Amino acid sequence: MPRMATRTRPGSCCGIPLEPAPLPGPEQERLAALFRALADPTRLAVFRLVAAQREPICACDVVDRFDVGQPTVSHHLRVLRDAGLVRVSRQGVWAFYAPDPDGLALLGRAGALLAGEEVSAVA
Amino acid sequence: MPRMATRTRPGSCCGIPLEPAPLPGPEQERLAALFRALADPTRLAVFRLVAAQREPICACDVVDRFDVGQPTVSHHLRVLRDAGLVRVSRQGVWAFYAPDPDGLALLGRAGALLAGEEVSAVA
DNA sequence: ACGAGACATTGACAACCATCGATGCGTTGC
DNA sequence: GCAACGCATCGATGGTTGTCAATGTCTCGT
Repeated sequence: MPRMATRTRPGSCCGIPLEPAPLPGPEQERLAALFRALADPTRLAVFRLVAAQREPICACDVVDRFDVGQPTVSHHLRVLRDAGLVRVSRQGVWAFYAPDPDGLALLGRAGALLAGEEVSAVA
Repeated sequence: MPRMATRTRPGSCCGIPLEPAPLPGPEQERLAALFRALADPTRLAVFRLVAAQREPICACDVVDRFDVGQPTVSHHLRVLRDAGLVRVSRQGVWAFYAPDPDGLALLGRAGALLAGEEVSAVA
């Protein structure tokens, strides 16, 4: 069986840890996926380039601005797309990428979500 | 030599991509490291637990609340510490972790940093 | 229809990483 | 001092991932 802490706990009147706000359902994994998508420096730069545009940017213009190959950029764009951070629209042979409003909103709330949110004390 | 796009570009009057706000120096890697620290679901949960406390939380209390082993929790706490998200203070045998205000501030700004920031057009 | 170009997909490979068991290092109580 | 405990570190391992070269698919101009 699991052992409990046997040593007398450090002095503190209310040493009972608080519970973080329980993230509804798969929200936790969703958030982690969002962060994972931005965890790579190259991909973060790609996203920043896409997010900086006033209108959708052509994939070829993204490829031109990075040292990695075209398949790699395509892969990064796909990861960003799966994470809900960018959206793609086709025009003929070209693929145009734009930031996804939902992803941006979630990203904006992420800071507040993680900053300070305690709910209830727990045994 | 590198080939240029030869096909006539899609119709757009101002099809010149904008540049994202150039992140000062190693800021880009710093941000990526921040996101990488939160990219793992378990570690994200650990951080949320620490961030939810009003006072520093004992490492043993963190270990108690997760299914992974104590070395793994210790590892996660170290990663969060290296990312500047939590701070540690010792009291005897115990280690108390608290959210790092700087990390929280950077995390809060991250959303705005990535949302919409264009600066100048570029050839 | 044919070829060329834009983009996605596949397979392979090296680097990274989350996790565990074992061990080490301080500290505390006896 | 000594044994027990809290926590960190080490070594190993299986899974994940960023990157590339090669190839596939679709579209457009001629």
